Amino acid sequence: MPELPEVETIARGVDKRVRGDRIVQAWFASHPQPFKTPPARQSKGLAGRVILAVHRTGKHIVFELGAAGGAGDARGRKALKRAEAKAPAEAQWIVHLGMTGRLLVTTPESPVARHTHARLALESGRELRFVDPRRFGRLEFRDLLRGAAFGAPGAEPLTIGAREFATLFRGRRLAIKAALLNQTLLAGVGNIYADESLFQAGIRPRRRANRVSRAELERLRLALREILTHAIRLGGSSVSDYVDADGARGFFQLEHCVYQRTGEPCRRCQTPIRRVVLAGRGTHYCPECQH
DNA sequence: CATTTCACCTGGTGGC
DNA sequence: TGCCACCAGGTGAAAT
Repeated sequence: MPELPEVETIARGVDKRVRGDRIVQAWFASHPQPFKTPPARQSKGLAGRVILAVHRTGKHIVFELGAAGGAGDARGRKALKRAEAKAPAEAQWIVHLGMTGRLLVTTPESPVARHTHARLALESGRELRFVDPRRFGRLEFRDLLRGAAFGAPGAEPLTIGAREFATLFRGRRLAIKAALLNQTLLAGVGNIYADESLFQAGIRPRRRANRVSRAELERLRLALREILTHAIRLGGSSVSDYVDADGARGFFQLEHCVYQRTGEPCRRCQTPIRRVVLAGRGTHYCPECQH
């Protein structure tokens, strides 16, 4: 399940591969999911555009796109890389991977995987593909000349300050873990990193958000920042079959303290890790270390 | 409005 | 071996 570190890893990998390339043609499947923008409008909007940059916002991957020039544009990819900083984006393609979504950069001849919902033919001769068995992902196209740029509703956990972080939870009576998962408050935290950061901060997932002290919230903010940063460095957590744009697995799953360690000894105190269901999700914590 | 529940999907697992 | 119930969880709509 891609969360912030996995999405960041994928966005960096895709950026490295396709920045400066041009979308020659785009094909989309015909079923309604996973398209936030109708597929016909997406393929029309993407065709001919240069990819200026690819980056992450929350759990979304955002492709910044230039004007739809013809194939006759003589500028090479290197020149476009240099021009990127100056050229304002005129459109965006926004990819949310949901639970099982993958972005692949392949050759056109490479066999098309089952559940491939989008194929973008690039001028370099390669192909960018979106594969998502469960179709929980979302693909959206935005024309910035006619509408607003994409912005994640929630704050970025890597850069949010202490005061703003504390404000997010003020007056909220829901469980602190449910609040962490709410993307309109914080953008990018999912089930794995919610459980791991609550463990590191020593806070029980079921505690009501407004009953968590200021000092504990600050521990939580720092734990989140540290864990997310560390996970990005390790290429994310590979649970089930997650891989990055290179097909490489991440390594942070080896450092999980509680997530999917039900019954196993706590790394800090040896007490068996407990599992409960909270907000409809498997939730893991140490009854000894978290209060 | 705040909060909770559930539907959306498919693949993998475990029981029989 | 085959069949089926069940689980996984990000998101957004519907219900409370």
